[in-house]
Amino acid sequence: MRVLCVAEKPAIAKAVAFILGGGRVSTRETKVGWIKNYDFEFNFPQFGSCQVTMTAVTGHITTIDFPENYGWGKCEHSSLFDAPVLTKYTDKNSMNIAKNITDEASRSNILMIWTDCDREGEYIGYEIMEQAKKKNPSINMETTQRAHFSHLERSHVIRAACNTTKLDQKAIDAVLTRMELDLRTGSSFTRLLTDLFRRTFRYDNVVSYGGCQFPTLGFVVDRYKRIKNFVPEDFWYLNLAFKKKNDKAKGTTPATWTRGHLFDRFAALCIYQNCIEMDGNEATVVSLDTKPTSNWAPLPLTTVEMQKDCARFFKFSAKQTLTIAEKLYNSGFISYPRTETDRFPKNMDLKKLIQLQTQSHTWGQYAQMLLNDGTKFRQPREGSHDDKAHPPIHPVIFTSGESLNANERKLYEYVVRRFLGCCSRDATGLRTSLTLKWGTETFTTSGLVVKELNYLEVYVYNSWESSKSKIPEVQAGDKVALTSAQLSTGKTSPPSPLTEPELIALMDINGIGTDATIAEHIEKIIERSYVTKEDQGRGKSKSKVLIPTELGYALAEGFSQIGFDSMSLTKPFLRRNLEVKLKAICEGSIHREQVLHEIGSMYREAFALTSRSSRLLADSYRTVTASNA
DNA sequence: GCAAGGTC
Repeated sequence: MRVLCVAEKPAIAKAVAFILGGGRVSTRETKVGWIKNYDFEFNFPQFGSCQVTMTAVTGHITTIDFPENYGWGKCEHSSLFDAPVLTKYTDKNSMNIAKNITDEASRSNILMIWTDCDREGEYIGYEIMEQAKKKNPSINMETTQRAHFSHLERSHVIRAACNTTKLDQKAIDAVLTRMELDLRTGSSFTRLLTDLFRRTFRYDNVVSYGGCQFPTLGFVVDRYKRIKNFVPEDFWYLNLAFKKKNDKAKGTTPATWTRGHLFDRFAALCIYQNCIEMDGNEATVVSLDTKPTSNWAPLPLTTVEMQKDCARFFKFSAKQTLTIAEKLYNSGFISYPRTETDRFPKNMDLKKLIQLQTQSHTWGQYAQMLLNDGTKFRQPREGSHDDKAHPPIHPVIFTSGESLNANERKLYEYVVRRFLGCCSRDATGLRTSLTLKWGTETFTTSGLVVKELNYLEVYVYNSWESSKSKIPEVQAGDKVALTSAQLSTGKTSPPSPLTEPELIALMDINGIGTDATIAEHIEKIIERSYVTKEDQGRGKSKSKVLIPTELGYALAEGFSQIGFDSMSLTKPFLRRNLEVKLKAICEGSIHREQVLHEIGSMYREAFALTSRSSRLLADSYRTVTASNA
């Protein structure tokens, strides 16, 4: 028997081939430089001893598009909702990748799919099957084998090879649905908007709509509007500072009002005067509690967390972070950088990975200490996300970094420190909370004493320090002397403009884009001139913030004026709804035709309304540009 | 000249 195995990316093909082949693997070149065919023998319990060829694709081989006669300018925009769609190769390389599969499959008895175990992976498996069956009539949905694996630990991979199933038609249907809806809605609205802005304003660039682009823009505009419409309000609050009675030592301890602040000056004044009359410059200790507290070690690293952290710590853009991480992955230094999983597989050998890091001059000692002192290592906390395709991001081999540039070194070091931090115990401390009563009011203050740094010794990006002001040694019932008791005033301040890590978090929570695409959507709305990145603050607190342009603002405002009922194109609701429906397709509770019909007709209506109300969009742009002129 | 999703 001859078996053809196909993975989603070359690195997986290579790793799986060497595991299954037990090291006895011969390598053949293909027409596409980065893809190799690996030949070896393996004894599958299902098929007996087999000649195996393992190869790979690089993601999707094909994409969908409209036929020639539905090109831009050749048809009514609205006809794209019913136009036929055809499948085509994504590019020249994918044609050769497809040919490699067709050729290899023609000489094989069995096709075995080793793509990632997620929705897109299932669909890529289907694409591979479509190429494989071209010259091998025995290959079809029934005969194609599907291996399930989520990481490259040896026994896990062998188990996957021995326990194959069929491809999951439901997951394939879900992806088909997503692709078709994205194509129809994206193309129709993009052509409508672009033509409108060209006609009306001689605006020469593309004005695109995308189910992910618009909600992303919406988040930026939302924040901008909250700032623009912000009206500061005055507030009043009481604050105290106190010391132990007869305490000769210098220094006092501040305490804050449990009511926070009041917006009514008169009420605050009454309370203040009342307290002075009742208790003067003396307050009573209600309680004093000291409890152990801890500062948790980080969770195993996901793509989104890495992007948020690198924006905060190193001021990298999300795109930049992913690009650098890919480079480190392709050089073999870190594991696959696109993952949603924040829990390590149970049987993964973490100590082996820590061992590799003991060579470092900077964190090597810490790594060694984790291994030597049995009380210091701990199995990492488990987050609640598992994409079933990739483990959390972790260092794979040690490098002292001389082959890396400055940014690559920073990211590698971060991945290592994060990993070592994950495998470390939480930091511990003692939190003392003191409650005071002054007149009718209560005030609190708390202090922290850090006991053990643990993970913080290696995860230097977080800080957790003992409080500067000490809590005096008093007991419940004691009277303390107030060194000041003031009625103070302040103003509420506007929210600050959206930063990239905040935007990433919003997209992540609302299901806009994926670990692999969030950064691209942000780049895209910048490229389209819907938003710009601007510097804010200076020195250490310097950061980049996202501000809508006139165009971006006008689009969001215009669309909200059109007033679709129950849905707005610039809100995340629609995309989230689509995700819910796709999941339902995967679970078999709804059919793909029904989702296409339901969501398709929603968009069709929204399109018709937008088409009729396109004057509102134009007016919105005119208003914004005029008011800023 | 259009989308979003994979990956190099």
